[in-house]
Amino acid sequence: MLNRLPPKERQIVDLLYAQGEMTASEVTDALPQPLSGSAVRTMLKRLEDKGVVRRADSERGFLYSPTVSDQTARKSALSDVVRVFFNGSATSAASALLGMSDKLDTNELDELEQMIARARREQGER
Amino acid sequence: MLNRLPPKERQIVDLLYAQGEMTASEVTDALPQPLSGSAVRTMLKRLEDKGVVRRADSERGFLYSPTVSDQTARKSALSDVVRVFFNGSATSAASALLGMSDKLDTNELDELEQMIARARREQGER
DNA sequence: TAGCGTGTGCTACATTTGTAGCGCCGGTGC
DNA sequence: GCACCGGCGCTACAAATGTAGCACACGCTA
Repeated sequence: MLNRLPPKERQIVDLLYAQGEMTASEVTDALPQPLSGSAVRTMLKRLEDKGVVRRADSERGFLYSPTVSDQTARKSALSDVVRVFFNGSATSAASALLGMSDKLDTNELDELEQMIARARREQGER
Repeated sequence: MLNRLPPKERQIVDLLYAQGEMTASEVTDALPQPLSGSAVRTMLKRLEDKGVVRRADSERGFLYSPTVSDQTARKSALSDVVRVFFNGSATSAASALLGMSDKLDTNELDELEQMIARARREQGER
């Protein structure tokens, strides 16, 4: 879904996913390459027209947020990467991920081991 | 890098990463939405101009392949997803990945556990 | 009230994408 | 030699994208 968006629009949606919800001017400030406010607003409008983002009225002006839930978007983003770069193997993608990260969180490591253990059990059942 | 490409071009590059190297007509056939051969060739040329893909002469005609190594592209793709959807935490992305995949490979699980063990050691050193 | 600053929408326009068609060239079969 | 491919490059063009500018409304403040 997101992959069908042009680069700049994609970038803006990414921001929205990363930040939750933002006003047009927050988006403008957060953008790496500076872009005029009205340019950003145009993008936002087009994204809204495409149904990718929605906006809600608030005291500080309109707040924009993605229509597709984080959960769903994450899943889709991950499986795209897995398909394209890891020949469909989620596990080897996970392994690459672990290899990349220099700061690892102990709690998360625990959780990971649990998942692996669970996976092994399921494996055994077949 | 890849994120700055328009949707269709991006799609083609994805194919190239997934398949290694392909001729223009292989790309044409592999595309989900049918696209005329010359359309594909135009994309390929634009990608070449942008320096994203290179082409090599072969018996079967030109073979196109990405200029940026798989390794690098993977890393970059993963860290993008991690940044956008997992607030920078590679570990939680890995965990999500494991949660998604229904078929898990025992060998890969072993490898993963090794990585986790290594990560723990490094953790302890600090 | 007049004058600002902010947040918006609308319109316009240059550039980039998406897509096709035409014509060329090096094999192949006759 | 000649007609018939398949693969290729070039040109053209419509649609989409990237970017600005202008004008308007609302809330402040002098």
